[in-house]
Amino acid sequence: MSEATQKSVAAPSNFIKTIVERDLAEGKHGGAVRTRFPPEPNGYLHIGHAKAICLDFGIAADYGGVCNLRFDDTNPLKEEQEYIDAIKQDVRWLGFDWQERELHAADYFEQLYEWAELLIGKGKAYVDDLSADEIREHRGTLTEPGRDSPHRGRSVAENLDLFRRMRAGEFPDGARVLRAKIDMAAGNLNMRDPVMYRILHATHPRSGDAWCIYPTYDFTHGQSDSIEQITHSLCTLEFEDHRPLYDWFIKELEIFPSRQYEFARLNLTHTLMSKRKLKQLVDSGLVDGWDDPRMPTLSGMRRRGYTPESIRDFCDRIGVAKANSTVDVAFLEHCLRQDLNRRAPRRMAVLNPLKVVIENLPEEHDEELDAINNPEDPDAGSRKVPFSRELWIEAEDFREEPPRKYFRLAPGREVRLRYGYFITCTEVVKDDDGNVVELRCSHDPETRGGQAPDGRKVRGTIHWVSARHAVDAEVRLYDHLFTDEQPGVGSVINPDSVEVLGGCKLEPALARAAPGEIVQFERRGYFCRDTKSGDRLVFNRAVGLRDTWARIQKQQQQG
RNA sequence: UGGGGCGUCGCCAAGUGGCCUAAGGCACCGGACUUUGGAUCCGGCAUUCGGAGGUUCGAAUCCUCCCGCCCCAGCCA
Repeated sequence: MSEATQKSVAAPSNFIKTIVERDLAEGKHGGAVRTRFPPEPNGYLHIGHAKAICLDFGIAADYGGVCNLRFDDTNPLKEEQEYIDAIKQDVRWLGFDWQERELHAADYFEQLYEWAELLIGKGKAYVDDLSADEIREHRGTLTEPGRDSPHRGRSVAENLDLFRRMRAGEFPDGARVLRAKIDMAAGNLNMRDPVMYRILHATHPRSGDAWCIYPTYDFTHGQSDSIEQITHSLCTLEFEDHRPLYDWFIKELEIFPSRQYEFARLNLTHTLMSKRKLKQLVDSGLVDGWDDPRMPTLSGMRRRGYTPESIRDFCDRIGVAKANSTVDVAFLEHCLRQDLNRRAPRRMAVLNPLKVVIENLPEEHDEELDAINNPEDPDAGSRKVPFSRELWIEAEDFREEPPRKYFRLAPGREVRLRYGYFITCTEVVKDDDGNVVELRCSHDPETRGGQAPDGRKVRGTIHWVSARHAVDAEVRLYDHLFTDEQPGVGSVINPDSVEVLGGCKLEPALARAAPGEIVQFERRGYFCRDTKSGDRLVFNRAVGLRDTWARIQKQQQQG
């Protein structure tokens, strides 16, 4: 953690920090700062959650406090153990430690139940027999007040009896609910006698069959915060309307006064960020599971090649505010490149191979050239790369008729092979259809390593792989899952969101890359050995390198 | 004629009455350097803070009105 904090650009101030600092200055809670990250285990965590995680754990760390991991597991219909396990793995991977404090709202069910009886005893809660539809009708609308339920006036004794029988399992699902008695005319709909408990004869991933009534979010979250003595309960903007209710329960119950503060959730261009919609993508088979490298889930990003450091840095740098906003996904990619540029070993890989034969070299020629592993990191050292008479180069690094400003190979042109020799294209071999299938070249033996003794310069340096030594691999090039900048209901998946290339030629060292290992393919981008392809050599592109040539081409086309 | 929020450069976002003729980052545009057209470096990029009034010696920051956008009518969270 401290390691990551040092690497990050200093995080800017934000209104949450201002509040915490003010509270600290006032000596509130004896200077304690306790936060919590409260996921519902009904899906996988995504980059939006990462923002919340970094904030929750970050605030605690910054002010000498602690942050709990608390599962907000009050709805057995949607929650699963698989999600609990995945969430823990993802938070840990991101680099945060909740120590022994893995907590579950479900563990508070007994306490919550007692508090419900307490409110009934105070005449502040009642059992309602209305159906869900009837309750909705009685709730009124945004502009009209609601109407009291006919059961609102039940006696404390009757409410207690009914509520106990609800718990005892005497009634079927949906038959009755427990409601808070607040104000059916409140402008804030959340205060119009919100439901506290519903009957659900369902097995809960944690409490099993111990309960057939389950508390709602509103009757759980604030009290859970209070039980854990959370000082600053941070959540997203849509819960702002719930704060009066959050405060109401705490006040009526006379328990630890946790306070809730709301910030804007993260939105990213070209990205869908609702767990519900992501689940639809998974369930419909449109993507290859929650960890499809195109998914904004932490598991998907991990498989794609994102590092926890880059995600944390991103979260620190986007800031925290109350204004709805959409961050350019290019910024996320920038954070990844910045991190990987510093640490990813460089390797050579030819994705679209074109054969090159160096005619002034004998058939059996075999030598090893020194290649630097990472010019940004002297400690990374160097490696040997085999060189021989027949090579693979990138097809796009040759143009029979080079356009202006094209510095790569063309008939009669000389370029440098990275860490190798200068070569000049002497002949272009084509098939019957006129396609270029091979290049005949000559090399200058004096330029071994890439320097010409006579001081002559070449503009282009291209990567290559010795044909005889190359290892074959599949490479998957990923792009945004959605072409729409703001994907919505009608958006279809980007047909080019993944391009699978077979027969790619890699330098031999890459055969030993471990699953999950991230390297830079020189001039192409950062690639991660796939973790779900077994022994097959498959690399996923995490992000490409900045491509100035592509920009020049674009300008030339436009201008 | 419901309630709750938000509006500072194309995108994030500091800023809480004078040091603001408004930080920083992304993107973009130059240019230097370069054995990755990568990286790095240098330079450019809001006389203006949704709008209009007002208070003040002085306002992005205070007041008033207006405009725009977001959230809320689950026994989801």
